[in-house]
Amino acid sequence: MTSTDRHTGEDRPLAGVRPTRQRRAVAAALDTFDDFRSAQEIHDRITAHGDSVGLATVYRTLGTLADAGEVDMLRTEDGEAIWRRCSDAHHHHLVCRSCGATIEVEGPTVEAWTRSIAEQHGFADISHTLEIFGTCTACR
Amino acid sequence: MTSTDRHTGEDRPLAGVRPTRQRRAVAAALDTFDDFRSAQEIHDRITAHGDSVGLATVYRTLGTLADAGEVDMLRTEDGEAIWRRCSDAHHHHLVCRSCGATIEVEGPTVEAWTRSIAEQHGFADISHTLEIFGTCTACR
DNA sequence: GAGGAGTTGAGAACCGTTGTCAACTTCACG
DNA sequence: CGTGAAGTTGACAACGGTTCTCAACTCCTC
Ligand SMILES: [Zn+2]
Ligand SMILES: [Zn+2]
Ligand SMILES: [Zn+2]
Ligand SMILES: [Zn+2]
Repeated sequence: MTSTDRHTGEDRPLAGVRPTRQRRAVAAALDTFDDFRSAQEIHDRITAHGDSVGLATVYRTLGTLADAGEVDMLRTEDGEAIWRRCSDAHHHHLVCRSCGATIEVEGPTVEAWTRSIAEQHGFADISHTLEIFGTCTACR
Repeated sequence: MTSTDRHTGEDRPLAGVRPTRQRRAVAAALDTFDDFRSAQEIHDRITAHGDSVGLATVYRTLGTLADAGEVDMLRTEDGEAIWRRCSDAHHHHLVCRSCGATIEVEGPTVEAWTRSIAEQHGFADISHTLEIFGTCTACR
């Protein structure tokens, strides 16, 4: 109610669904992070900002955005889903284990290698996951 | 009780812990799979074989074996842990989405690429995850 | 055999996630 | 502007994989 417009800035397409107050709040919260966060953390930030959105709606919206390719979702070692607004192109992540800082990386080499390995074994409809974890300079 | 010895075949080290009946049963069940399976599935196989082991013990044993590097654990898209007895050397997996058939793959190329990307960004203590999913010839 | 350390299992607890469904929005259309 | 149908929401319950608890049990050493 209070500051609806400020949330989105531009009118982001919001994955082609109705741009409701709740969905804008989720999108806005995502913009305030530059690393991967859990649904709970995103929900917390929305609340801290003074908005009220149900946790279930946060999950629903994140799912929609992920399906639309507007956010990336990956799993922590213990299986929890974490999300991050990402660039459109196919890429992977270099993630700091300590502070969560995330760098998008891409590598034609790996993509080619992956494809060739799969072909060699007669696999079709290939997809792959690749994440690199480490400790960033700031956390050393 | 019934067929304790038959389970292990050779005397596998069992990650340096006491080779109890339960732990042998888990190890034996793992040997009967050549693809990644959930703790529940492994527990089911133990039961089907006529042994009785608590589910919590299956989890505990899998955790121990994973720590010792005797099994690999990875997460399905929906966050469930799945396990598989794997070779010692560092490797990755080519997994059939449909039947679960798994092939271990390794690639010096990727390892080098990963290392160089991390170095470029000043990250230390690097680790990485890389899995390839597709449809195998049999499932086409 | 006694004793202490390690292990087990039934069930409860945990916790991230999804389902339920009545109330509420949104939006195309008249 | 209505108005109605379709889409969306949120409180809360339910779910399912995983871990915890703790008394009973097993193993090993002396
Ligand atoms: Zn990304
Ligand atoms: Zn890639
Ligand atoms: Zn297959
Ligand atoms: Zn590797």
